[in-house]
Amino acid sequence: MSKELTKIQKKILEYLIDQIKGKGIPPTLAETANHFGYRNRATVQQHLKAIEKKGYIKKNPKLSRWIELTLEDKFFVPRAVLGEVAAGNPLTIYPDAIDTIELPTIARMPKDSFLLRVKGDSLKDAYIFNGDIVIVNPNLEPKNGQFVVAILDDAAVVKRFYKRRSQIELVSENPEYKPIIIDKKYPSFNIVGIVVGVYRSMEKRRAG
Amino acid sequence: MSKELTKIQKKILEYLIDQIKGKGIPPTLAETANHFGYRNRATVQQHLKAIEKKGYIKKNPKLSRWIELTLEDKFFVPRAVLGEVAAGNPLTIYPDAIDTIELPTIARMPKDSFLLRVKGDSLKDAYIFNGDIVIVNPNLEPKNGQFVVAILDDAAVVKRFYKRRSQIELVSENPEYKPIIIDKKYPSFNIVGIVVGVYRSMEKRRAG
DNA sequence: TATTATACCATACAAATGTATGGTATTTAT
DNA sequence: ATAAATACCATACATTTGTATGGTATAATA
Repeated sequence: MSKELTKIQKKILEYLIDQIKGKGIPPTLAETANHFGYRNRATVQQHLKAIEKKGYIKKNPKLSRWIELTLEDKFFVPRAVLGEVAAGNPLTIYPDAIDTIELPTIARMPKDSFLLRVKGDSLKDAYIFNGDIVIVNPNLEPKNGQFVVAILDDAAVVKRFYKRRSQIELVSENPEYKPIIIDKKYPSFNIVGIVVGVYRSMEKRRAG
Repeated sequence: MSKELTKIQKKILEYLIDQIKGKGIPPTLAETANHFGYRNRATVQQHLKAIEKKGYIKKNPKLSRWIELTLEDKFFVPRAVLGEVAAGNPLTIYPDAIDTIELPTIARMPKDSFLLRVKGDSLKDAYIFNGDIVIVNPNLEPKNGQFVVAILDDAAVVKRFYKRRSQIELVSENPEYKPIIIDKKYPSFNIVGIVVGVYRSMEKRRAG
């Protein structure tokens, strides 16, 4: 039997992976059917059966939401990288994904959070290096001392956030860069989100 | 109304958090009842109702496994750190947890994987620093070039894994340390697991 | 041509799941 | 002392969910 998945089966498997790895919870037949516009759960059911037969998933019978992925190699899930950020030399954020990285299954993305790749060594004093992926959560209020991604004049920076009495300071880790004081000069100033973590894949060696 | 949870409610909420954050999937009423030895789902149901009334969770009605945590501050979940590892200066692995760190919700642990804290700067050439948490997956076969945690004479090391024709080499990132050649001299040699990722919390600043 | 796999639909059914309601006993306020 | 909250139990019921079965249509294959 061919182990190849058909186009639709592949789409469904991708949806499963996306839900399980991204949301952390496998979808029900009804949810999957709804997502693909099927009027009937049985359609999904049969696709899952086919996918299971080809060895890509395993289902615990009779239990809801218990699809398991059996892809030993699939410990990494493709995720869109939305842009690049740096401190010191701000770069523009791109509207669409600039790249896709393989995020490991350990890294579950909180709702609405996204990934940015760090470019350059200007954050090296914060132990963040060229190529590292920062996970940005836009749903959290920044607290003093936390790293934030902020927009200044259509460019993105990663800096530490400090709210003072009358102003906001964005402090660079590298003492060569002086703190940015946010006042009326920056009408377009915007906090994109806070950096909740740094992930570095151990797969490939990066250039020092 | 008091927002305080009772002992049992607290235990149930802890179970919910543990399941949602650790396993990635909220339990059903039946599962929860079974876990606490209740003969009846209604008992759990009423506890959840009380917990929801106090504002700690939110439930999407009629849907299975849809308990949501509403604790804005609870974006970090305690996780046991099983030991400390270093390259160059091997340290013993402790049988029990030596510490607990606050792992963010973005980091979902794969089944059976565990955390080790890196001690010392001997891995700094691999951009892993003192205090970083490495996530170790014991269920993967090491491939050449990957970082592995290995046991040598009851001590743990983190090194790159290379399988040669007749032997296994454990290579240090720091050229000062020569590769360890695994042969009959190491009867207790054992690969604990491979390092699937490095996580560094951005909450606190570490000493350089 | 005949056969098989694919991709949908509809219907039916058992088990799982969430929910509602009522009951008992104990503890904790008022 | 009375009322309210807590902590369980049991039963009943509507949906949800997974599963089984049969049907139609199309494309790929032998």
